[in-house]
Amino acid sequence: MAPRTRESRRSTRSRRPPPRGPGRPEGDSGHPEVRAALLDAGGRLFSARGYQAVSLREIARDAGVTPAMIHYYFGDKQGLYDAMLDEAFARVLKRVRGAASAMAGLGEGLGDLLDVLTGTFTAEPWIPGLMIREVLSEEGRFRERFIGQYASQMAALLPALVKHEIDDGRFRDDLDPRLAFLSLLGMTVFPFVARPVVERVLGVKYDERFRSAFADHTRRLFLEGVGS
Amino acid sequence: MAPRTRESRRSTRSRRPPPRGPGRPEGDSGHPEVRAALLDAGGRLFSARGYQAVSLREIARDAGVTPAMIHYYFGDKQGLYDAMLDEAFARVLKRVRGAASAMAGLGEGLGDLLDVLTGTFTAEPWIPGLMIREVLSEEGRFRERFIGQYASQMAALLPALVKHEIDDGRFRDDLDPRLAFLSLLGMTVFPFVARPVVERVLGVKYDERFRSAFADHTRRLFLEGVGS
DNA sequence: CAATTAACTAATCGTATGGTTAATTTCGAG
DNA sequence: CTCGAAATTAACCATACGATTAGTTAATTG
Repeated sequence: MAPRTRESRRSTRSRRPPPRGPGRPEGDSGHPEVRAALLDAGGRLFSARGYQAVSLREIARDAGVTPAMIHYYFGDKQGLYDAMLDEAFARVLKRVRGAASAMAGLGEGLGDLLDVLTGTFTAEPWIPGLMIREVLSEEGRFRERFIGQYASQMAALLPALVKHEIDDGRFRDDLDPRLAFLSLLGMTVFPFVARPVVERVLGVKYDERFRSAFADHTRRLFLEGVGS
Repeated sequence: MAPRTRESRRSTRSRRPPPRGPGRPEGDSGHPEVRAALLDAGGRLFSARGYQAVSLREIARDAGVTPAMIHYYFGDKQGLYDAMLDEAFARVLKRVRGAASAMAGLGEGLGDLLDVLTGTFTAEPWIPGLMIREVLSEEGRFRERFIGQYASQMAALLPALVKHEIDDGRFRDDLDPRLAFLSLLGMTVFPFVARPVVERVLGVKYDERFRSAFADHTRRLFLEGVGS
């Protein structure tokens, strides 16, 4: 993206080489573009290499601006990071919540939920890694916030759904709802986290055909595994 | 060589009454202990926070020595990191290979394999995170080496075992062996990666009772999920 | 028991990092 | 037209990092 058509054609006077000088740039719609470019660059770099491994200079260079712009728009590195995470999680949650709330029983709605999850992970492949790195890992910067904001509800809701199925006799009654929930999450998320290796070692391409087959496979494996 | 004459308890950290001066310390048992302490500290810190986020000073302080010792024993940061990874992977593989080679069929030997895996992850909780971070993730420093050294064999062996069970009619014949392998790996590893969050959100304690119950749960879930 | 080597600390060096400020240019409202 | 606010760069600062060296003490060796 970001084909700065407007900016690349400098007006007739004193054509400047690419290295710009100080001052507000020409063009009336410059404002939100730099901010967005920083968020995008930050998202890609942070998720690929981790918070500390990426320098402000690198992000700025990638976004085509000066490190001082990060200070201008986000205060500091952590501010950029937080803003980036907020944006990313909001995108994911928007998709997931729809399928989750429309799910009456786990047996019925599981297929839809898996379609949404695998679809999200296929469309934005860097998200699973970001989650693992920043939420689950020991020092994840987003951990506390994630637990307080989302995980608590999710962890209360899904095992309860499993328990409901058990009580109704559709799942085995010796099943531990929390373990079942963990297993489902693991078998769903892990293959996307392991994607870079799996693609090379198993020769699997993560296209739409795979996604669909995988979602179906996971649904069946889980439902038959827990069935009474 | 036997670098750990005395079972490597991580007590190296707690012994430091006097701020020592320069010079070789007394007692003949000093040699391999510092090296081991550095490897241990590096393992814990690197796996919790990532390569770049941990400073040599921090590792040295944790191990109770001076940063120069890292240079002395390992040359540089990358040298310590490589040595630590080698040691960690060797430990895991040593345990896993035994159970894997003694496994005739997947139905029979799966219980043992799961016991070994979950046992390893319980005994050294930082290993799963390290694997995820350094092997699976995009920037993983260990990725290429891991693929060439272990993953290729593993990825050829285990799906073949699944296929064998299918051919013998013990597993469903519409099962994709590679997907089954991925699912099994995911449901086994993920709960240990997510441990910090799971402990808080689900209130699960990762003790021996949990480990045993989880291994059993996983075995059943998988075997019934793939059963014909 | 001297000479050498092993194991260690203290001090330091150059560099890159996160963060800040002052200057500079343009926009937009009055 | 003017002037304040917005948006940007260049230059800078203090700090922490990885790495190295010089020096110190204990153990080993011949």
